[in-house]
Amino acid sequence: MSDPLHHFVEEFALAYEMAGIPRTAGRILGWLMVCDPPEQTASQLVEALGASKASISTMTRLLVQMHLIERVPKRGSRQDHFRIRPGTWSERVKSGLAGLSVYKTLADRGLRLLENAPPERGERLREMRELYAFFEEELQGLFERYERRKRKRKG
Amino acid sequence: MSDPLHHFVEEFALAYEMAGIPRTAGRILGWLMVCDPPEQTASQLVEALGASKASISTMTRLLVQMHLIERVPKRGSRQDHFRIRPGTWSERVKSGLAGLSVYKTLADRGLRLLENAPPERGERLREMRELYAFFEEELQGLFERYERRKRKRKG
DNA sequence: CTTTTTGTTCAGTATTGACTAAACAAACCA
DNA sequence: TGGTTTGTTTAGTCAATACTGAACAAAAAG
Repeated sequence: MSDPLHHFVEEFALAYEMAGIPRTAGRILGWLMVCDPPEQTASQLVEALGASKASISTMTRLLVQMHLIERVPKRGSRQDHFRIRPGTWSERVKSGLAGLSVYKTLADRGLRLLENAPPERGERLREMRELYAFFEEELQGLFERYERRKRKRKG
Repeated sequence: MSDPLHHFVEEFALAYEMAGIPRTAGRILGWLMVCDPPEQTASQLVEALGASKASISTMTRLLVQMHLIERVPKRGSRQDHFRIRPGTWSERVKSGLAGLSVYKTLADRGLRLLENAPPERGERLREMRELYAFFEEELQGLFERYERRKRKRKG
């Protein structure tokens, strides 16, 4: 496919593959970002992306579970329709950043193990903990600011 | 190994495996965060983690390339010594967040393809673009604030 | 120069996971 | 009821990769 749109979809998929999302799932995402109309049936995806029915079925389910896309009911048609979930990217960034707290917890757990060791031994973990704590807190505020700005633009 | 420290190392490795870092590499990281002394030879790592020489060699090289650990020269010993690279976690978060700009670029590229299409078709990409642009800008400031705070505490 | 220590590279294994085709199931239409 | 359309599940393939043991290379110590 030398179609520039499909080339874009491929780039899109590649970018999200680095984030641990399977190639085909990434292609679905990319396609749903630019297709017309924005809701697509499973067979349309099969056609547009040249993947197997099975793969589309599996990957759409995965993407729905990840809250990246959603099934949208369509009266008059018994086929499944999919579209990008509104606000998806915002939530994705949000939960991605929220995932930083895992590392804070991790550092905490390590520090508890070193309670009885000489303090300088915990230095490495303390620095790590401090970093993630800072961002956990600040990113909260950053998001609120973003949401507010967005609401202002729309309303 | 029921040693709580090794259990911690295992958790550490597991957490970083989710981020795409091989298990053994994650174990090295975890161990170097809590070990005493903080610099360890390759053979000490082999001993502590129960991995093969080959694996340790490969994974330390990987971690050095990723700037997560560093080789530290040790006079009087011809063995390699490794330690957590000071400021590693800060840089890791930083470059992780900087990676968000990839997605902004991606959205831009898609929008250019839709220049001649009806404007509403670019809506999905515009929202994505706006989001990542916002964070790219704001996170810059956030980091500066963190660095400043850190310097203040130390100095 | 030989031996020992240390680290890297290579070959082979095992595991994981993305993908497809084909069998299956379920819902609609004749 | 039988046939068609649509989606899921299963079985098996293919590729990638993390890991090990063994061969290899390099450097120091004897």
